[in-house]
Formats: sequence, structure tokens, C-alpha cells
Amino acid sequence: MTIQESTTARPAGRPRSEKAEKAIIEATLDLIAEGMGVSELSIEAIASRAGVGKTTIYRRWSNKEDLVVDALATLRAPLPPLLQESVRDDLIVLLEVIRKEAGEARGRCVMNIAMSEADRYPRLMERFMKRAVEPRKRAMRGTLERGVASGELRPDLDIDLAMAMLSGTMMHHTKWAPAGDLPADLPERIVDAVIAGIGPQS
Amino acid sequence: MTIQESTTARPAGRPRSEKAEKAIIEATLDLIAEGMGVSELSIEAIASRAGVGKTTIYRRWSNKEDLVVDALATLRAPLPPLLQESVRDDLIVLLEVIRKEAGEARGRCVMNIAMSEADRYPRLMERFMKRAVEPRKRAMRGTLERGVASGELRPDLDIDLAMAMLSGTMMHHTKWAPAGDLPADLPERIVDAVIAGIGPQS
DNA sequence: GCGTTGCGAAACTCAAGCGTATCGAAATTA
DNA sequence: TAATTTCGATACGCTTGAGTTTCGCAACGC
Repeated sequence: MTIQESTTARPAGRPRSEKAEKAIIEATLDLIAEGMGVSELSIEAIASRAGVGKTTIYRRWSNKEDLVVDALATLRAPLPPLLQESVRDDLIVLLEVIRKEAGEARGRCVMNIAMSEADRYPRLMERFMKRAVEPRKRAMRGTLERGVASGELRPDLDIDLAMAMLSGTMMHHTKWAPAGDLPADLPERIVDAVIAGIGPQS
Repeated sequence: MTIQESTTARPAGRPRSEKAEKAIIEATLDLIAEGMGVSELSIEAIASRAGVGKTTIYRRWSNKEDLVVDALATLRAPLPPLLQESVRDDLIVLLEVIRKEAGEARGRCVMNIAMSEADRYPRLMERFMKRAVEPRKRAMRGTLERGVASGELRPDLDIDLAMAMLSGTMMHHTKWAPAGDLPADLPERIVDAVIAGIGPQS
């Protein structure tokens, strides 16, 4: 054993450039953020944008879908810590995450892909759901269950329906609202409206 | 003036086939319903599916987008008459329209395009919004305003937020629900949940 | 019947993009 | 230094589809 011995011996030859790898993924995300669907994405455009030869891409990913999967996987946004005190406040935090993402080009990547390409790229969707959607759903479900237990929410609450109300209302705004950023108090207003309902006798 | 004189004199030669025109539009809608995005749609596929020569398409529409706009325009679903009695019931009727559409292939055309191609085809979206979305928004807004006036809904209601809650929750189900048809009582459950809120003390 | 126009089919040119191969240069190990 | 591997660049053959043209036939008015 030599002194320099890692778990897998480094093969001879020039090592792969991490910088190129990052540039490729960045270029991919940029193009998606600019509104390109997966089917319109071209390897040539990605290579050109990344300042990289096509060879360098094909040496790492065997096709476009694999690349997009890996690129989206790097977007796994960390969920902010929940305060675990007021359920209302935690729900606001969860919606605020969506609002922030909708304001950034990168965040819209996720949205665009999720909305558009669900049927056409099932393999992509599966991985994407697992990494990006499931954790958030779990967090929201946990918060709602806590609210039911604590009496902050009604005891007979349909949790799935409540989740659809909260994130559905938020998504409706991100997709259909007039241009520009979503107002900062939107999550708060949505949570309060969903809690109180639109009926009379507040 | 001859006896046979319409407002526009029929030009000489063989008249254009209405059957071909319909077949083209049907084929276009079929392909979209099967999950094809606008960018993946090919004139050749449409012509083949319609049993029509490419010439016959290009004689009528100068490019793909014009064709898609016209095809989607034929989908203008008539809004069912509202009962104008219980606001709750009218809201259920409005959501039921969405539920039914989500169950049919044709209805998903509209959804798919609306969700996916908003940014890429602004001209298409503009016409589409005017024909398909605006009338429904008007109907829902009118119903909600009626509810505020009648006392069925709270007097300080944020109408836009309420619209987002109702259709957002519905759309959330159409997009993310497990496969299969949406349950028949979903509109009712959504409307009741949105009216009552998820908070305690029903 | 004759001129005109639409029809479907097929061939065509043109562009984009895929995936592969080849090049000389650069980076690394032995 | 020699061997090996990656680098970006470029060229290549191939497929797909756009949009045009040409063909022989069909449908219409006159």
C-alpha cells in the first residue's frame, strides 16, 4: 500500500473536470428556467451554453433525460425548520417556500417541468416527485396532523383536502397571477382564509 | 343580378372540403389530448392522422400555431346554466365542469396546453384565455359576489382569493391526484371545505 | 365539354439536432 | 519521458419535420 491510496484507485490519465460538469448542469437549468420544455432542450444548446464539447456531455450522461434528472436533483431545496409552535405559522412558512421559489428563475424550473412534462417523462417525474415533492407533502401533513391533535384545526379535518386547498391556492397564484412577484403577505392571507373559510360568521 | 347570389359570390372551382377541415382539427385535438405538447406536434402527424395531404393543411393555416389556436377555439365548452339560488350549489356546478373535463381526453387538451405552454406561445395563450378561461372566471366571480350580497358568504370576502381557493384546490386534484377519475363528490367536498374553513368551531 | 380550383400522394430542398468519430492539446500517473 | 485519459472543436452520417412543388384525379360553374 502506498501512502496515497484512496478507496478506489485513481485511474491513469487526465481526470474529469468538475467545473465542466457543473457548467453543464447550470446551463441545463438555465435553459429550462428560460421556459424550455424537456423536448425542446437540445444537447447542442446545452453544450454551447456551457462552453463545453458535446463529447464531454455524452461521456457523463447517455441521454437527455438522464441529464435533466440529475440537473433537477441538484435543486432539492432544503426545507426551512418549522417552529413547531403555532400551526398557522408553520403553514405560512411552508407556503412561503413556494412563493420564494416562484420568484426565482430557478424555482420556476421545477414548476415548469412538474406541470408540463408529467405524462411524457414518467421516469423523470418519479424521481422528481420523490426528491422535491414528497418531503414537502410530508412536512405539511405532519403540521396539519399536529393542528388536529392540538385543537388548532377541526377534529374531523380531511387532511388531504386541506393540503390541496393550501398548495392548490398557492399554485393557482404562481401560475395565473398577473406578472411580477407574488405579494409578500400572500402565504399569510391564504393560510388565514383557508383556516377561517369563506362562509359568514367568522 | 342572377337569382343565385349570396353575399360573397362562390369562386369558380372545386370548393374546399369541410370534412377535411374537421378531420384536421379533430386530429390535432386528438394528438394534443394524447399528451403531445405544441412543440412536438408535427404537421405531418396531423395530416397522416386526419387522412389528408399536407397541402390541404397549408392551404388553410400558414403555420402550426394558427392551426392549434383554431383547434382549441372549437373547444369553447358551454357553461351550464347556474341555478341562481344557493350560491353553494352554483359553485359546485362550476367545479363540476372542471371535474368532468378532467375525466375526458378532450378536456385534458385544454389543461395540458394551459399549464405547459403558457410562456412559449403567448399569442396562443392570449386567445385561449379569452375564450376558455375568462367566461368561467366571470361566472365564478358573479356567483361569489352574489353570495356576499345575500349573506351566504362573509361580507369582507376577498373575491380573488376565494376564486383561487376554489379552482386552485380543484386543479391541484386534477394534476396531482392518483390516477383515475376524480370522485363524483369532490366538487361538493371542496366547496363545503372552502366555505367552512379548516379551523375549529364549525 | 372546358376552365378553374381542391384533393391526396409523393418527391423535393432545407434546417436542426442526434449520437459518433477524430483531432491536437492538456492533465495526470507511472 | 511515456502512457493514458479528458478536454473543446469540428466534421460526419442519419433522422425528423418544415414548407414547397408537382402530379393525376375530382368537383364545381359556365
